[in-house]
This record gives sequence, structure tokens and C-alpha cells, in this order.
Amino acid sequence: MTTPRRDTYTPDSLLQVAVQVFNERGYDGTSMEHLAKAAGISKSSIYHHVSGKEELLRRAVSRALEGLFGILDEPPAREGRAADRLEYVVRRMVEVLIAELPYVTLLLRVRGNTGTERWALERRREFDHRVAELLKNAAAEGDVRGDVEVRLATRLVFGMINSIVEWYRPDGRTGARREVADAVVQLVLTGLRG
Amino acid sequence: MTTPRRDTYTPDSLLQVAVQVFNERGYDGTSMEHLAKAAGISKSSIYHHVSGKEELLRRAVSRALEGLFGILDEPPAREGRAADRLEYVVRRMVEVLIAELPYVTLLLRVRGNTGTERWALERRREFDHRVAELLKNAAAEGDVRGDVEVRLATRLVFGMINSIVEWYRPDGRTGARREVADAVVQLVLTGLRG
DNA sequence: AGAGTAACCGAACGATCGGTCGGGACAAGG
DNA sequence: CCTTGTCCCGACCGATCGTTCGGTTACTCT
Repeated sequence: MTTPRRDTYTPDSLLQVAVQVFNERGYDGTSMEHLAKAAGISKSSIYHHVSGKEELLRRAVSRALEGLFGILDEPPAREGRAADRLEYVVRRMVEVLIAELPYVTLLLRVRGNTGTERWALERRREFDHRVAELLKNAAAEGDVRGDVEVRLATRLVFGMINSIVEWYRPDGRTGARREVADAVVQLVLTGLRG
Repeated sequence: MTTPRRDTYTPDSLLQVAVQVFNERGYDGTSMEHLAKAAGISKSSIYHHVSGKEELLRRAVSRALEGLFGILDEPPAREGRAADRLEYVVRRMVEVLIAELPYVTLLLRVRGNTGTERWALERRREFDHRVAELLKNAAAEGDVRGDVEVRLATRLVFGMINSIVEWYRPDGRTGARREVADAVVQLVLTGLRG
């Protein structure tokens, strides 16, 4: 029998360390030696838990993508006026971004050098497209100003939301997440409705 | 005498090629072999024009920073109501971002692994701080809504503007730059004034 | 034509890259 | 006790990294 032992790494707990280093140095700028040092084990020991560097990246971006796509399956994102669904999705995106901060950060920085990275970019584009349709529908229903092109507005809104990973750092304050989400919704939606 | 010859690389024309590759593969993900292949010369020839990989990075981010800091020296950024100065700076930031797109793109992706990168990050923070003060003054003069914290708003606005480098690609249309600048100003400033 | 030099090249440098290998320490189950 | 499997290690692999070096080509100027 294999009773799980304590004080030892699992693929997930190792991933937690790896993602942090990836975000500090960049994926390409991080060597397995860097990971080993940060994890406190030898380089070769890492390969006991995961198949290699790219699997760590794949696990990380998968987790981020699951969080984001999960939003679109939630009922408030599927029912009601498009403008209301859009507001819900924007708010939830901020929440997921913050809840899964290091993983989403890594996802938003992939460049496309490997197969895994290109797959991540493709899934991201898919998600962006789904949200863009929401905004398009809101415009068609007359809840969004007509003088700003929808594609342009989508990109700017995504830019604002995604930029959160560049500066948000968790603190003790409860409600900090809600405060950020409120600010984004205010800025984006009053700007769009204006 | 040394008359400059045609059809040969200068440090600047080589930089142009290098920055494009850096933006496609990431700085750390780009080898000197990649640069040599893209430039159509051998790896060792690159060292005839520049001292090494890091000088290319330094030249690129310097050019981007000069463009951005130049905005703050322009008269409309220095005189008048803070809200008007802010609008001017936001609009010019978009214009400079687009005019110097590849260089600013590289600047915004710097991670801080080398001395040059840390210097670039520091200058960026300095610029952000200057613009943040503009927004703070606009709030003090009553031209910006009070229910969104200034630091938070600054970051979101920067996020929206900086995200342009992630999707804007030059096309033939004249006025495309102005269109983007208008959209950003509309979204940001009506959102802030709302 | 000859001198000088800018531009370039292939080969090789030591260092580091991601990854492999054989084996040791240790705990659990018989 | 001994086996079994987890977890980890140092040593090492071929490949690639950024950079250096000696030398060749080709153009400019006198």
C-alpha cells in the first residue's frame, strides 16, 4: 500500500513553487536549476514528480483556462440581457484572475514558442471570442454606445482586466477583490454606456 | 574617410530586426542564432555592429522610454487644468505606443533578470508615477469621480493603454491611430468622469 | 594598383541548458 | 528479517547558449 507521506512534494505543490518562479523570471528565463533551488530539492528530483519543464507550464495554463471557461458555464452568464451577462462575466473574470493569479499571469504571458504555448494561445483566443460576442449582442440590443467599434472596445476591456495580473498583489484586506471588480465594472461599463 | 555604405547593417537597422524577433519569441526565448537567421548574416557578424544581446535590449527600451518621457515635456502636458493635461497625455501615450510599437512592446515585457531590465523597470515606474500624479490632481480639482481610488484607476488606465501593444497591428488606413486614441479617451475619461 | 578598413564568416570557447541514469535513504507491509 | 516502492541525490549526457577569435572578402580612398 502507498500511504501518502507528509512533507513531500506532489505534482501540484511543486507546480505552486514553479509557477511563482516562472512569473518572476519568465518561463524561458527560468532553468530547472532555478526551480530546484526554489523548491529546495535537486534538479533531478523534479523529474520524479513531473515529466519536465513543459508539463509544469501545461498544468499551470490548464488551471487558468479552466477557471476562465468555467465562468461562461455559470447560469448568470447564459441567461438574461446581453449587457447584464457581460457585466457578470467581467466581474467574474476579475474574481477568477485574482483567485488564480499566478496561473492566469503565466497564461497571459505565453509567447507561442512550443506546442503547449501555441495551444494555450488558441484557447485564449477562443475565450476572448466568446466574450466579444457578448459585447456584440449588448450593442445589438442597444445597451452599448455605437460610436466605438465593438472589436476595439473588446480588446481595450480585455486589456484593462488582464492588466490586473501585472500589479495586483494579495493583501489581508477582505473585500479587496470586490473593490477591484467594482472599479473595473464602473470604469468599463459606464465608459461603454456613456 | 568612411562614407556610409548601402545595403549593409547599422546598429539601428540591426536593432529593427532584433526587436521584431524579440517580440515574437520573447527576449529570453531568442538566441543569437535566431537573430542571425532573421538578419540574414552570421551570428558572429552581429558582434561587429553591437556589443552583444543586451545592448540590443538597452537600445530598444531606451528608444521607447525617450518617446514616453518626451510626452511629459510637451506644453499641453504641462499647462492647464489637470484633467485636460491628463486627456492630452493619455492620447499622446496611445500615439507614441503605436508609433514606436515594437520598442514599447519590448519595454512592457521586461521582467528584471539583468541589470538593463531592472533599469528599464525603474524608469517605467517613474513614468507611471508622473501620470498618476496628473490623475491625482484631476481628482483634487473635482474633475474625476470620487468613488474609485486614484491608485486603482491609474493602474487600470495604464493597463488598458499598454494592452494596445498586444493586439494593434499597423494597417494602411490613415486615421486608424486616431480612432484608437479616441476610443481610449472616450472609454477612460467618460468612465472616470461618470 | 595598392593601402586601409568596414563587413562578414566558420570554428571554437566555456558555461549552461533540459533531461537521463544508477543508486542510496527511508518507511511501510509481509 | 527482507522486500517493495517512494523520494531524492550526484554525476553525467548531448545540445545549445552568448561570445570570441583569426581570417577572408569587398569596397573606398589615394
